[in-house]
Parts: sequence; structure tokens; C-alpha cells
Amino acid sequence: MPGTMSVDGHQTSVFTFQSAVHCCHVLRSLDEQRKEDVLCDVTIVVENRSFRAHCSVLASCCDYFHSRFLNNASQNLVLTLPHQVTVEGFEPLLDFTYTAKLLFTEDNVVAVRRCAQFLGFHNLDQACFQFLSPKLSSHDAAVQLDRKDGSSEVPPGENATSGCGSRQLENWDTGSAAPQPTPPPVLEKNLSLDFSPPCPASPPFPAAPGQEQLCLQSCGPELQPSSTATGSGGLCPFLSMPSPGEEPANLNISEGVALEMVDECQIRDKVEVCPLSDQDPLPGDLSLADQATECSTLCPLRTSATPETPDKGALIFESSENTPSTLTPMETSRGRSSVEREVAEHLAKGFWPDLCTSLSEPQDPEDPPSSESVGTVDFHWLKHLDLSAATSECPFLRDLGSDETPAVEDCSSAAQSEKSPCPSPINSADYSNSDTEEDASATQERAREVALPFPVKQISTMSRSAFQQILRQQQLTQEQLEFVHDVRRRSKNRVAAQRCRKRKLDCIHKLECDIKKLRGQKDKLHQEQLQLKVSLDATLQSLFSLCQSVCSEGSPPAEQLLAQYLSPDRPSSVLLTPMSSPSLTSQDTLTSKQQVVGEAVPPCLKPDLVGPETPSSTA
DNA sequence: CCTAGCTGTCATTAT
DNA sequence: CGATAATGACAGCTA
Repeated sequence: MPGTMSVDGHQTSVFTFQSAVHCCHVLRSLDEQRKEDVLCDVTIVVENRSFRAHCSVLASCCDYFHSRFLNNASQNLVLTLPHQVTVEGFEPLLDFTYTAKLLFTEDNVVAVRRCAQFLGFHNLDQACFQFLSPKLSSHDAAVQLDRKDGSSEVPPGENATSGCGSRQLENWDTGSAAPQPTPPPVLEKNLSLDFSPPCPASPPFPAAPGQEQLCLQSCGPELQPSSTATGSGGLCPFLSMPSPGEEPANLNISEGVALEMVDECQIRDKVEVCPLSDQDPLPGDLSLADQATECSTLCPLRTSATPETPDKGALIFESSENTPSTLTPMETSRGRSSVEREVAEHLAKGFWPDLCTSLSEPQDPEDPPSSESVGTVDFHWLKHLDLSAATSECPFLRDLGSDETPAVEDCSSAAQSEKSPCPSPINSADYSNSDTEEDASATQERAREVALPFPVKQISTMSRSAFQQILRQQQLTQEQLEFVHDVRRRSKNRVAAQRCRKRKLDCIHKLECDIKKLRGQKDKLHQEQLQLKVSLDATLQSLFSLCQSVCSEGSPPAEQLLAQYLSPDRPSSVLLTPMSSPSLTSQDTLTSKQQVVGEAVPPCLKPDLVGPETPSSTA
């Protein structure tokens, strides 16, 4: 407001509130409306199948709909799409329109591409399909993610950023040729994990020069030399990861913990269980596993099945405005897909290739890598995740703790944030493997008493195999053994209790979500009932007036006429034609208008079939 | 002082 | 059979 600016140099403060979640909420709300057919104003017919939607939403995402709707401004438009558009291709695109997520499978990628091309969908780039088609068509051959050279799949010179190891899909997200405030979304190493913040509406950090993309890009090795994240405190904003050059001593995860994490990861990997699964967290990795549990949307290897779990090898393209669009590999079974393995391995090697080797530890002799584990994921890089850092340092974790739940959340993921103003230690950043301070000091005291030859912390953090090994090696006394087992048991149980409680809260929240959903459905049904009642009244009114007009022409009374019409002996072809029926007596004659109309109403319009409430009761 | 919520611990059961 | 996870119950602490 120029007029409000004072002339003495003092400027009127102008504040702009920009909600980080508003757009997500709007989109989610629209999606819910679509699913419940609320406020939908168009029916799209594809291959004889109907899809309800909102004109404005479709028009905003798609050239085809935009032009069609502009030319057809009628209410409740029914738009039949040409044969080029198939259900297989259109349905994922429609979902994408409302969710910003596009589900690809091996089977549908071609159809989706064709439909997107035909309809002129925004925010979808050809390169996306050019990348995906070979991936999905040769899925079993393991997706060949380009490593250092970035030379595979995408034809040379086609959106490939040479020497970067990743392909930048120009104009991927915005569909606009105008310069973007944020760098163009990058399909990091082809398959970015679903690490986008819960709501991608705003960048996780203020965009400083040279530091605009403080997400996967900044963490990746490609940007490492120039990344300012390294110099700014040494902490990568993404999950508070230490930067590559950081000394391991600075890690909040103790070396013992880190080593055991690796040990566990390798063990888990052998049995094909995601170490970051919310269903199977690392026993020896408390903070990490449970942070991952809390951040289920952040877990790249989550195993929790979703209702819309796609086929094996399916990928989700997620579009967001200010963060890189992502492709998230999905899985259906506990076993990881080759795509997923590739992704994890890629990230592990891609983030800190030097540290992966420098910090690698000798394998636990009891847990040698199986032959199957060759080529599987190495989670050494997880050692550098400082998940015990304050969540406020990490925009992603921080957001999880807020009440503003992400647009793509499921109920369970939001449980903690909504139910617990004070997150439990299992989710909070200050959680550690140690007991409370008093307990910890008492335990330390006891450890000194029994002259424990290794740190107490290791007792609860080391893997089972390492634990057994150290017990064998150390030749502990009976007292020491009892102490060690007691500490370990209590530690494990403590974490188990925390998990148990969190699950309980999640369950409660999920049930609350279900209640909310069912209430919405009830409201919707109630509205439908009211609408039907209105239409029923109108129908009855017109019917009765029709009868009266017929009666006024010298025909039998309207009631008798209706009774004749409703008589079971009536020939099916007779429609309100005056006739005499031997079965109709004066007693049969309906004397009440309400009775007549009640009988005349088709069964589907009878109030008692429409809903539990009769018109009289609702009136 | 009471209460609710959180947390650790123990006992038990299942895997 | 031992280790572990899950969970109910209980107690202590704290706001």
C-alpha cells in the first residue's frame, strides 16, 4: 500500500503470512470432495466409465479440459472423452490432478503417457515418461540407475545434466517457461526418495544464494564441493545429517551405536526387512528406528502397506511446487524391489561415498554377508544421520511435530503430532538410549561397581550377535552378566513400551479419523436424503395435480383413478387410463391423499427407503 | 492435595 | 531353549 508509507523514512511494516500447508489442504479437501462427490460439477466418461470431478480443477491442470469447459459452461456437464483416452491412462492422471501423485506401473505407463499427451496435462514432462518407460518395461532386470556418469537411459543431450550424475527434468513441475524462484526440480539420481517435507508448499529453509535447494540436492555428492551446507555448521539440513567432511567424532550417534547400526542393517538386509520400517525397527538403533517410525513418510524403505499399494515396481511421481518432484518406489511385500534396493544403495553411495568406505567396520563374524547380500543396500551412510538432533533443526522432522499435518499424511502419521503436544521420547529429538539422567547415573554407578569392561551404552545399543560375542570375549563374572542382561532387558523393554504406546496412540487416532470419515459420509447421506425428499415432494405434487386435472374432465375421482392405476389387476400397459376394475370396491378407494401418493411412489422414492427418517419426522 | 499424563519397570505371553 | 517383542499393570514423577 504505497499510500501508507510514511515520508520520514519509517516504513510501515507489512507482514505476509504464507501458509505452508494451505495448498495441500485445499488439494486434499478437493480430493475428498471428489471422492465423496461433493460439489463436483462434471462427469467425465471414459470408456463407458464415469468419473466425477470439478471443472476448475481439471481445467487448471489440463489444456484439453480447459478448452472444453470454456466452451461448455453448463452445469453438471457430462464430458465423454474420445477413444484415445483410456481408463487405464486417465485414472492415474485424474488422481494426479487431485493428489499431485502419479502412480506408474509397468502396465499403465504407456497408457498414462498417451493420455497425458492427448489431454495436454500440465506439470508432466515428457522426460518423465522417457525415463520411466524403459525402467518399467525392464523392471526385473533391475532398474539401471545411472551412477557416476549419468549416462544411461535418457538419450544423450536430452535433459541430462552431464557430469552431475542426475538428470534435471526441465520444466518438470511447473510447466511454465518462466524462471522459477526455486531451482528446477531434480530427479535426483533418477529416483528421488519421498523425502519431501510433509507439505511442499514452502522451501524447508529460506533460500540463501547458492543454497536454494537444501534438500536432497544439497546433501548429494554432486553439490558437495560448492554446497554451503557443509560450511554452515556442518549439519546438513536434511535430517540434520553431518556433512561429508565432518569428523565422525562430531556425530551424535556414538561410534558404538553407529557400528551396531551397521551391524543391524546388514543383518536386517539379509533377511530382507527394511531397517527403517515402521513395522520392524532396529532393535539396537532406537533413535533412528523410531524417528523413522515417526517419519513414516520420510522413510524411503517403508514397508507398511498402503491401501492403494501399487504393483511391484510401481513408482509414484510426486509433484510439488517448491521442492523437487520425486519418484518414490513402492513395494508390496516385505522384500525390497530391485528398484528400491537401487535407490537405497544409490543414496548411500551417493551421499557420502568417501565415508562409506572410511567408516566401514569389519563384519560381525557371526553375521557374514550372504551371497544374496552382494549388491544389496549398504546402510553405512545411516551412521551419519543425526536423528538425535532437535527436530527443530530439520524442517521435515519439525513439520511432523506440528499440528499442521501434511497433505499426504495418513492418519497414523499424524497421530503423535495431534495427540501429544509433548512428543514421546521415541519420537522426540532428545531421545536417547540411556535412561533418564538419574537412572543413567545409577546405572553408571552400578557399572563401575561391577567393573564393567565396556561402556554401559553399548549394552543396549549393540546387536544381539555383537552382544553375545562381547559376552564371550569378555569373560564376565556372574555379577557383571546379571547387570548387563538387566540393563539390556530394561532398555529393550523401555523402547518396546514406547513403541507400544505410540502404536496405541496411532490406533486411537486412526479410529478417530474413521469416525470423522463416517460422520462425513453420514452427513452426505443425510443431504442426499433431503434432496430426494425435495424431489419426491415435487414429483408427488405434479402427480397429484395431474390426477386432479384428469378428474376435472369428468373422469372418476383422482383417488379412484389412482387406485385403479395401482390395482394389481391392472394391465401393465395401462397408464392412468380410466378403467373399471372389478376388484376395486368403495372400501378399496383410497381416501387420503397421503395414502395415495404413498403408494404411488416408486419404491426407490419411498421415504422409509430413502432414510431412517420419514418426511413427517424430518419436517 | 488431587488429578491426568508421561515414563520406566516388571510380569507374562507370543514369536 | 533362549532372546526378543508386545502388552497389561503398576509406580513414580511432574505440571
